[in-house]
Amino acid sequence: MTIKDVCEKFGITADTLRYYEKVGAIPKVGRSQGGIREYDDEALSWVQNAVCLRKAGVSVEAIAEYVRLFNMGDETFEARLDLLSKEREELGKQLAELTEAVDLLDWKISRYRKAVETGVLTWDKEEGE
Amino acid sequence: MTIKDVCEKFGITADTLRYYEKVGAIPKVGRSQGGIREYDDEALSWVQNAVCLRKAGVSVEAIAEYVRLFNMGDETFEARLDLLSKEREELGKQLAELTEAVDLLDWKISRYRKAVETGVLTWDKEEGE
DNA sequence: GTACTATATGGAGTTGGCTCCAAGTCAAGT
DNA sequence: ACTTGACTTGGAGCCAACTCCATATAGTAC
Repeated sequence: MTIKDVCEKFGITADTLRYYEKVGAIPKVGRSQGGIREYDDEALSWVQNAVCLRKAGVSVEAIAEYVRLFNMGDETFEARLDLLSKEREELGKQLAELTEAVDLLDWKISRYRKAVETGVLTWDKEEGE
Repeated sequence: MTIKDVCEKFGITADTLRYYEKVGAIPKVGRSQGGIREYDDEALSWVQNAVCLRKAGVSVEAIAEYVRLFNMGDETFEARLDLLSKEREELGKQLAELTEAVDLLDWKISRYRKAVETGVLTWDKEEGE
C-alpha cells in the first residue's frame, strides 16, 4: 500500500504520516528498492493506533514513547502498561470535561431555542421541561 | 475578587485570564480606580464558561465570537444558537473519538496486565474474559 | 514614608503539531 | 526515451494558545 492509499484510508495527509514516522509515533515503514514507502498490515495497524490516539488528544510524544518501548522488547511490558494506564487516566479526565461542556452547551442551546421562539432569553429553569 | 483568586478558583494562570480578556473570550472585566481587575459574579460566570469550553477543546476564537454576539444584543439569538449548535456537534464527534481511544487503551491495558502476569503478550481474544 | 508584593501593559518568545517548500528521484503511460 | 505525476528528503514556516519578560504602577504591612 502506498502512502497515498494510507492517507485516504485514514483521512490524513502524507506529510503527517511522514512526520509521525520521523518522530517515531509509528515504527519505520518498509521501502521499495527505490526508497518508496510500502505499508503492510502491521504498518497499517500502527498508523491506526497513532491516528486513533491523536484524535483523542494523546500527544505524539507519548505515542512515540510507546513505540520506543515496544521496540525494546519483552522487558518493557510493565513500562508500557504504566504508560497506557497514565494515558487512559488522562482520557478519563478529558471525557469528564468534554461531558461537562456538552451539558453546558445543551443547556444553552435549549435556552436559545426558546429565545428564538419567544424573543426573550431567560436562564431560569422552568417547570415541565 | 482579584485575579489571583480567580486563578486559584479555576486552576489557570493570571496570564491566561488576561489573555482571554484581551482576545475577547471573556468580556472586559471591571477595574478599581487603580486599574486593577475586580471580578464580580457575572465576570466569574464568563470565566467559568470560557474555561469549561476550552477544556473540551472549543477554540478561543469560537468562544470570543459568542461573547461578541452576546454583546451585540437580542438581534443575535439565532446567530448564537447556530454557533453553539455547531460547537456542540464538534464536541459530539470529539466524544465519539475519545470513546474509541478509551476502548482501544482499555483493550491494550487488559492485554498488558496479562502479559505482565504471564510474561507473554498476546492480542488474541480469549474465551471467558 | 518605606519596603515588599501583587498587578498592569505591550510585546516578544515558546510549544506542539503539523504544513509547506525546494530539489531531486521514481514509476507509469505512450 | 520522454513526459507527467507521485514520492523522497531535510529543513523552514505556520498557527493556536499560551507563557514569559521588562517596566511601571497599585495596594498592604509596618
